[in-house]
This record gives sequence, structure tokens and C-alpha cells, in this order.
Amino acid sequence: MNRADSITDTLRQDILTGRFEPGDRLLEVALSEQYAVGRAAIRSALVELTSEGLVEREANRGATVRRISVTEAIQITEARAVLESLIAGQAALHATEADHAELRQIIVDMEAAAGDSQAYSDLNRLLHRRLREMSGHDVASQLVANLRDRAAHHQYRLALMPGRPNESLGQHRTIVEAVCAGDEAGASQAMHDHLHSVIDVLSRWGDAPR
Amino acid sequence: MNRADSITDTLRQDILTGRFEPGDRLLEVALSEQYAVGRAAIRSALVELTSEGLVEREANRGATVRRISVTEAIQITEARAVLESLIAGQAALHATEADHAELRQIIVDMEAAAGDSQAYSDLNRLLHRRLREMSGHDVASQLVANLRDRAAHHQYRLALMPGRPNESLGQHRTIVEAVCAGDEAGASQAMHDHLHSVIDVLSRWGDAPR
DNA sequence: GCCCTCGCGAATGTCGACAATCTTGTTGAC
DNA sequence: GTCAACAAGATTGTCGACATTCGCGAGGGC
Repeated sequence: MNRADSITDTLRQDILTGRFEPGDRLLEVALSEQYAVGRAAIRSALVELTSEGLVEREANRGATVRRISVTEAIQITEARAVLESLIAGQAALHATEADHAELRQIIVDMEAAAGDSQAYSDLNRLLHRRLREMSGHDVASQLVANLRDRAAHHQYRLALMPGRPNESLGQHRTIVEAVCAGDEAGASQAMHDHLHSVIDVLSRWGDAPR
Repeated sequence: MNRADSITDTLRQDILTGRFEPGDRLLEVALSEQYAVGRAAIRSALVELTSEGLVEREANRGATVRRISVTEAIQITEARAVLESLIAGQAALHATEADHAELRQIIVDMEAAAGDSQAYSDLNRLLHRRLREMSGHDVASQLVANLRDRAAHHQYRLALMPGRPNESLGQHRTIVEAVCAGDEAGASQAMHDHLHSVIDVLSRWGDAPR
């Protein structure tokens, strides 16, 4: 792997983990020094992250970390809802016995991590990611992975909502049960319901709060 | 707009219109001379088109026009199906009277262009594009636009199928009627049916033919 | 006091040259 | 005759310097 590609990954992680916040300027020369690579590598990374929707670039004016409004976060989650429904359905069709056991274990772990927001959030990500991999639907998987990244900042706020983990745990359990039962329509519906409950929370925030 | 961005558009069009075919090598120096720009602009364009799924790049080995298998074309259309269903539903909710008239006019034009594959295909693209714009769902719209581009080569073959235009015309009419009636669920369902009939045709091709 | 123009500074945009890397064909030993 | 090491060519990867563009503030005319 060349340096430019690894810089893209590094920069992406630094944005996702909050090392850079929305609105922060991403100056090529500054980043070039910070990561100890040439400007070309930085430019390449910025181009790629721009088309991933994480970075915004204005001609001759530089790049900034893209700010995602609540309205856009809702649209992103709506798009995820239909795509992840497709994925859950495919996962129900393709998952093996071993996969079923793994999914059930994740649910058990989630129950154990009830109090720990960070651990629960990690398991949440793991569950969705494993479902994507089990679905065998590469196209939808990649789109969803990207959409998740884009709304990462809002997801983070969501995880901190009181009572939210318990609500979503039941939904996740329903999804896993349907997948293990090989119920395509059920899994699809359960995933749809799950993400629409996320949309409800986002809608209640409105566009005002930060 | 800078030269690099316009080169990206030019190169994208040249790939979509078949000026470059799947598997063709895209050498930086050759393209650099052909379009009379520096290699930097070409590199930037290749990076962007790679993340759009149109170009494939191997480290130190160069870029080629990505070849889309029928299996992948089916996945792309499945993803489009769920996203365009979402879009059609939103369009049904948001379209104005003027929009309704425009959509009906497109259907009339399609009926008139029954024999002309090229004209019909253009109207088809126009209809889907206008629905995207009317939906107000920017996120889904952008994803769909990209997915359409990726499968462009297969769409082209589809348009040439005997009898295919007549079949799809009826489906388009159903979609437009539902949108004009403000029937969100109906529009969504009609779009779903339409794209799944495309998937059926693709499935029948299997993975063998070229 | 207001507005228009010009110039400066800070970035990005572009280019050419060199370095690193992979493929392929060739040569030599066994 | 076969295989491995090597060398040559082709292509991308990287870097530094220069050109271009845009925003903003200083300065002067009215």
C-alpha cells in the first residue's frame, strides 16, 4: 500500500474520532507537515474524502471538515434504512449456523454492556458490520458503511441519550432473531423499524440544537 | 471551476459514452497528452472516479476502466430499487402541479418515441432524474445517480432488448400516476416493481454472456 | 464619509523531474 | 530443457518550485 492511501485512512480516522471537528480547516501545507508527507498525498486524500462526503472543498479556498445538519442526518438515516433492510433480508437468506451463534453472542454481550455507552456503541457497530458481511451484498454494504461514517458525529450524540440503549437493544434482538430464523421479510422489517426509531429521535432534535 | 475538476467530468463522460471500454487501460501520461493537461489533473480525476466505482486502480500498475459483472449489476439495481422507491415516495409527497404536468408530458413523449431506442432511453433518464430532483432527497439522489453511472454499460444493452420499451413504458406510467395522485406508498411500490423487472431481465442473462 | 481600485498575503492549482516499484524478457547455471 | 536470478523498460508515486486565484485591507479620489 502506498503512502497516499494510508494517509487517506489516517485522516479519515482522525476526522471520525473527532480529532478534527466539523468546520475545521484542512490546510494542505499544515497537514503535510503534521503527517510528514508531501502535499500530493494530502491532496489525494482530500479528493477521496470529499467524494465520501466527509470533507468539503471550495475552489482556491481550501478544504474543511464537512458539517452535517440534522436534516441531512435524517436523510442519511432514511437512505440507510432502506439499504440496511435489504442487507438484513439478504443476511437472513445467507447466514450460516456459525453466523447465527455469533450474532446471538453479540446480543448477549450487549445485554452485559448495558451501562457502558462506549462498549455498547462498539458492539452496535460490530453487529451492523457483521450483518453487512453476512449479506454478501457488497454494493449495499459499501454504501451503508460510507453513510454511517458521514453521520458519525450525530451517532455519537445518539449513544449518549438516556434510556436509548435499552430501547435499541430490544430492536437489535428482534433483528437477530429474524435473521437466525431465516425470515427475510421479518429481518428486513425489523431493521426498517430500528432505523426509523433512530429517525424519530433525530427529528425530535429538530434543526436547532447543537 | 478548475481544470482538474473539468477533466474529471470529461473523463467520466468518455467512459460512460463508451469512448473507453471496460478493461481499457488508463495510462496517466497518455491521458495527460490526450487531454492536454498535466499528470496531476489526471491523477486527481482517476482517484475520484475510482471512488465512484468507474475506475479500478492497482498500486504501481495503473488504472483501468472497471468491468461490472452481471452479478454486480444486479446488486447495483437492487440497491437502486430500494433507494429509488424512497425517492418516488418522497416525490409523491413533494411534487407540485407544474411537476405533475411535466411528468405526464414525459410519458406522452415516451409513447411517441416508441420506436427510437436512443430517444426513449434519453427520456427514461430524464424521467428518473426529474423524480430525483422533485423528491428533495439529496442524499438518496446522489447515491442513485452514481449507481446508474456504474451500471451504465448494462443499461445500454437493456435498452436494445426487443419489446423491452413497451414493457417499461407501462411501469413508468404507473409510477407517474401514483406520484401525481400524491400516493407515497403507491409510487414507492411502483418504482420497486419497475426495477425488479429490470433485475429479472439481468438475472436471465446470467453471468455468461457478454 | 463613502466607494472604488490596487496590491498584498495566503492558499490552492499546475508542472516537471526524479525515485520507487512492478512486469517481463533474457541470460546463465544445472 | 527448466528454473532462478538479473536487467531493462514501463508506469505509478513523490517531491519541490512556480503560477494562479481569491479575499481582504490600505489608500486615494470624490
